[in-house]
Amino acid sequence: MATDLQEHAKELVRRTGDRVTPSRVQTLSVLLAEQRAVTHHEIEARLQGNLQLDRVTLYRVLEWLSEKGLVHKIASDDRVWRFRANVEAHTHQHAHFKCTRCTKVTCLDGIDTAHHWPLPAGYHFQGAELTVKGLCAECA
Amino acid sequence: MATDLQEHAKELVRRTGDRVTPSRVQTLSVLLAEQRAVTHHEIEARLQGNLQLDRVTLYRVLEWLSEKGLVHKIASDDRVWRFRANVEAHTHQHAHFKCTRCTKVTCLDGIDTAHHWPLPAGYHFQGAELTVKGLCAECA
DNA sequence: CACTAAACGCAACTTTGTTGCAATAAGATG
DNA sequence: CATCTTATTGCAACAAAGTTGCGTTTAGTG
Repeated sequence: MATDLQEHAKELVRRTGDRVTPSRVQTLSVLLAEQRAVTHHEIEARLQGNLQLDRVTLYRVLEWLSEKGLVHKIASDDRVWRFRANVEAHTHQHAHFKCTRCTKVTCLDGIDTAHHWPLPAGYHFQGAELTVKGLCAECA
Repeated sequence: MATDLQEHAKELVRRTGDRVTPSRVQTLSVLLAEQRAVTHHEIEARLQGNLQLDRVTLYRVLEWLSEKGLVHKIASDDRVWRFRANVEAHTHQHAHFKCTRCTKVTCLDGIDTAHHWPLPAGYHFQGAELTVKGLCAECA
């Protein structure tokens, strides 16, 4: 139920100790409802009707959600940030799949990017961004 | 010698069958001289003195070099494209390392991204972009 | 040397995201 | 529940990266 998600989102926002605002709750709610990484635009579209919030506010809310660890910010090759709600036991250390036809981004939980890649001597590992590209099941 | 590089660049451009213009030769020349992936701005800076070319032209030249396979276009998390000359036996199928301090990007030839990652059923692999992040030898 | 299509340069535009600041409202306090 | 404080929001303006349209220049051909 949509109400369930909103309650869940509200609770998560409350736990941060910061203010519980409609923008934050609704945005997180939208992200929790998705099973994939969505763009700023997609989020905006899904918010229509629930509440009208400024472009800038959405950017700031997403930044805040990211800082608080409630959401995961993903870089892509089209210069567009994508966001995904951090479901429990779903850390940053995983790869993503981007369909070259429908451009949808999903998580590849089977691949662990925390694995220590072979680096040249003297290099220090911090993390990795892996995006596998191809066609998803619907577009193949 | 710089002249050697320019001759090499000229030859590579000629082989494509398209026009051999100063913009193309000089730009490729700059990229051949680098051992790493450089941004549009870095290329512009290195061209100063040799020839003054328009921002747009540089974008178009880079796009062309990329189409012709002479150069490799790399996405990063700062929404800036980076380019690297395709040295022989240096295919697209490898990973990159980005230093989180000096932001320089180098190639990790030890990692082969052509490897077929475990994808969900029905998914079709086309390629992968892997960027490992951390500190390089100089910054560590 | 003349010709023609491919490249180029300029100006204007688009997309994605950021900054400054005044107005608003969440939540604490009395 | 009225008031107060300050975090959050909305608006406007800005910034960086990249693209598009179009008239001008030039590489390569005859």
